[in-house]
Formats: sequence, structure tokens, C-alpha cells
Amino acid sequence: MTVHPTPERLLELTAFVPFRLNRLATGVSEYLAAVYETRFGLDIPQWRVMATVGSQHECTAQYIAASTRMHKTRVSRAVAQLEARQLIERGSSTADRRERQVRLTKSGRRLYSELVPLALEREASLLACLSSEQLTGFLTGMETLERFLQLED
Amino acid sequence: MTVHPTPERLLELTAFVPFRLNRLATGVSEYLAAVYETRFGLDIPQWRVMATVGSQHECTAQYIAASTRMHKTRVSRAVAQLEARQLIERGSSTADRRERQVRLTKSGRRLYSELVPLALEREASLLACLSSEQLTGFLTGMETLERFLQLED
DNA sequence: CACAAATGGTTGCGCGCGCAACTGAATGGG
DNA sequence: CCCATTCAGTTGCGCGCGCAACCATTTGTG
Repeated sequence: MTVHPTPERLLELTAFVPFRLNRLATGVSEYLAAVYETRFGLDIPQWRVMATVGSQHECTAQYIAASTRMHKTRVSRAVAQLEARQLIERGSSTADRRERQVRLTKSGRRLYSELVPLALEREASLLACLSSEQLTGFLTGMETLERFLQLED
Repeated sequence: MTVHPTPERLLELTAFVPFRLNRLATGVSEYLAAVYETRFGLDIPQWRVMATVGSQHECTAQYIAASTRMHKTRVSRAVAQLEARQLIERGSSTADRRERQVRLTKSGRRLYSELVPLALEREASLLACLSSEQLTGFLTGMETLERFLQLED
């Protein structure tokens, strides 16, 4: 019989990796939001759709949902909003009339080509706080975790 | 005049660190959710409140909001729900009658002491996919980013 | 060929969130 | 000492999300 019969195990939330990861992801999102939100009036789902469609010639909502890992209803609504702003347009794909091919309009492409360099620059200025060894180490860890959780594409 | 007058810059979302970080944080949350959600019927805000209150003798909603970085209304509602389940209780603090001291009840403490080891174990089993050098590198990078974004406590 | 099952995408609904406004209590300056 | 300001915490409200149900089309199977 010891002096401490039930030494209570503690959990310090601020040292708990899942919590810290959430907090970091939120912080990074906010750090980035200035670019697409205040400057171009896009929210996160819209920004992700723009980024996905812009890197393709055209694609389906399905594809967007899969590669952004957003729920298909969230994609559907973001696409509708972007279409209303005339940043993207949809054509019936001749092959399968259930799906609709999404592509950027002229002004969508203009916005995209303005936005992307700013976003990449912002990412770079964030990662610039890491030394090159730190960056490598961090990215390597991320990749392993992604593989473990099967988050890769 | 070149052949490619405006070589469009592309952004591959799946290689974009802010996006990957969000995806990873979500994945880790889901990986962890099994512990507190399906087993103890807590959602994320409730779990964070339990973890925070449990690591203190007693504390205010204010303190919970600051250390979990949750909005005070989110804290307020989580606290109300946990009080309804009799997992925590609130006493008027004698000093300042605006604030109320929150602490775990007997059954709250029981749940806490069951939950915490499981959560820590789950964190460990996640991080076990990293080699010790990978883990060090990953955590070092996280710390630097946290400091850069002023997310530390 | 017909009908059941699956698939792409949209929509009604309930819920949780953050914002802004509020209540009640403490504080500070004239 | 009073009144304006600040602060802890709660609540009404609008909005965006995911779930489930749905529509239209395609595919698979007997």
C-alpha cells in the first residue's frame, strides 16, 4: 500500500498533439484567410473549389469533393455561389447526363491568376519561419501521419 | 514576345500546406473521436472543457475559453450541457460574484479518470507511426509555427 | 428488355456556431 | 459618492454544415 493509492493521470490539453494540431490548423487558416476572404470575398469552400477547378481544364463536382475531402452538399453549394458570381460555369457533359462539367469563366480565370500567386506567397512567408531542416522534418512527419491516416490522394 | 505570354501559375491543393494541415487535423480529430464521442457521449467542446477542468482544481469559464481557444459562448453552452449531465458543478466564487468556479463532480472525476488514459493511449498509438527522429522533427516544426502564429499559452 | 440497384447532384431540415446585444457585478475617475 | 466603463457570462438570431431523402440518369442482372 503506497502513499498515493490512485495517482490521478492528468492530461494537459495544451501539450496534447491532437488539440495542438487543431489549433495550429485554425491559426494557419486565419493567417491565410486575409488573402482569399477580405480581398476576393471567397470563403473556404469557395476558395477550395476555385483552386481545384483552376488546376484542371474542367472537372465534376464529384472530383472536387474527392480531392478537397469536402462533403458533396458543401461542394454543391459553393459551386452554386460561384456560378452566381459568374466565376465558374457548368456545361452538361455529353457522356453522362447526370454529371456536369465545371470550369472557370473568363473572370474566374482572371481572379484565379491573381489569387494563386498571393496564396503561394503567403504559404511561403509562413513556412519561412522554419529553418530548412525544420521544414524537412515537419513535412516528413506530416507525410507519415497522412499515410497512417490514409489521407493521401 | 514569347510563345507562352502568360504562363499560368498553378496551385495544387493537395500539396498546399494550409490545406494539408486542415485535412490532417480533421483526420486526427476523427481518429480520436472514437474515444470521447462513441464511448462517453461527449462532443469536442465538452471534451475540451472536461480536460481543462480536470487538470485544475477549479477554474472559471474565462480560463477555459482562454486555454482551449474556444469562443466564450461555445464554452458557456458546453458547460451548461455538462452541468445538466452532472459531470461538473458550479459554485459562486466568493471574491467576484460575476464569475463562477467550475469543478468536476464525483461522477465527472470518475469519467475523467477513465477517459484520460484512453485519450493519451490513442495519442501515443497515433504518434507511434513516426520514428523518434520524425517525431522530434515534427514537434519542433510545430513549436516554431505555433510561436510564429502566437498560439502558445 | 425490364426492373432493381447504384451514382451524380440538389434540397429540406435540425443543429451548433459566432456575432451582437444583453444582464448583473466590479472598478475607476472626477 | 456617483456614473461611465469594463468585465464574466448568457441568450436571441442568422448562417453554414451534414444527414437523409430525393430526382434524374445510368448500370447491372436475370
